[in-house]
Amino acid sequence: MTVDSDRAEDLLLEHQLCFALSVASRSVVAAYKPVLEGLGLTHPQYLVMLALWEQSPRTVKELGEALAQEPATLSPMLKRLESAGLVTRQRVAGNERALAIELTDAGAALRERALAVPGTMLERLELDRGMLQELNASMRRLIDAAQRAV
Amino acid sequence: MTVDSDRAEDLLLEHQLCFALSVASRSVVAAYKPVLEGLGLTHPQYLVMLALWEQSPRTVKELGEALAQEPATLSPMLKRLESAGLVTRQRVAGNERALAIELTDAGAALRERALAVPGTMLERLELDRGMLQELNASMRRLIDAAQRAV
DNA sequence: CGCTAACAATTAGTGCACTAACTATTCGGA
DNA sequence: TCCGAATAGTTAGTGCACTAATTGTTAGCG
Repeated sequence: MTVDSDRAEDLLLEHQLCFALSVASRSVVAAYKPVLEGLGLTHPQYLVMLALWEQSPRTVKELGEALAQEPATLSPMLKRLESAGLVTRQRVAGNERALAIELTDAGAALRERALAVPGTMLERLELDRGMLQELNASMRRLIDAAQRAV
Repeated sequence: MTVDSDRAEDLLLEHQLCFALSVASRSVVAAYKPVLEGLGLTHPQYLVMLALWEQSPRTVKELGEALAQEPATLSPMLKRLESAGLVTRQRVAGNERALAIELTDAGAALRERALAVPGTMLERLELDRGMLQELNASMRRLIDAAQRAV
């Protein structure tokens, strides 16, 4: 087999990691959707709430670093979460540039209902905790390499 | 350790497969971006072209099945590819409902330049073919489970 | 034959994600 | 002290992705 035919094989859609990865991401997010609808959250909003349940308040910049998201992406999302009554948005005293995003009581309370989500999803995705950790580790290695590549 | 504290740990952002998967997908797509810019393609457009390089013409429905995408997502994308001169959009003779998407000469020719992409990306992502196949297999299992879940 | 259901694609509307440009604030050195 | 660079968020613009509603076509059945 020649090098050229190897490279031709490489172009098959089914051989593309980027394709499998994109479809997996979309499919997993779609599988979360019915579960998160019960909480009134989209998947990206759920991730923001997870970050805030770990630490609140946090600035937009800090959230962006935790979530690997641009401030420009978070800005409108946080306004929607504010409209939903889950967070407040207030300038940081002593640094009027920064915006502190803080859980409201309702936002903090939502965590109780979210506690069931990971278990439900593990079951729906037919994963045990071991497979979860393995996949997570693979993804982190890939993220590191991909971010070095940019 | 109680069950409750287990469930609390489960809510940590860093333990979420869905988070790692989303970030990995976005990061890998971002790593493709500078490479695909040379071809004048976005990443989703690149996937459409891969599908068409394997078989052309194909209907919108067939492309949707191959790419796991909704026709409503493909419709505007295909118009952009038509504007770029890479594909044609013509109703299927004998079935005026279906739209045949076919590579133009320029679209077919672009494949030659795309042949280098997979190798370049493997290198940039620091992967060998073995790791690629393993990750691909993991993603496919996950996709199957996630799509069953919906 | 004609009517209805199914089918294929498009449109409308919402939300994410990214880049680039812009505003407001703060910091730091001449 | 003041002025320019750096910082933090927002806005504008493009493209994806999804759901629901719509348009036009085909098929099948009574």
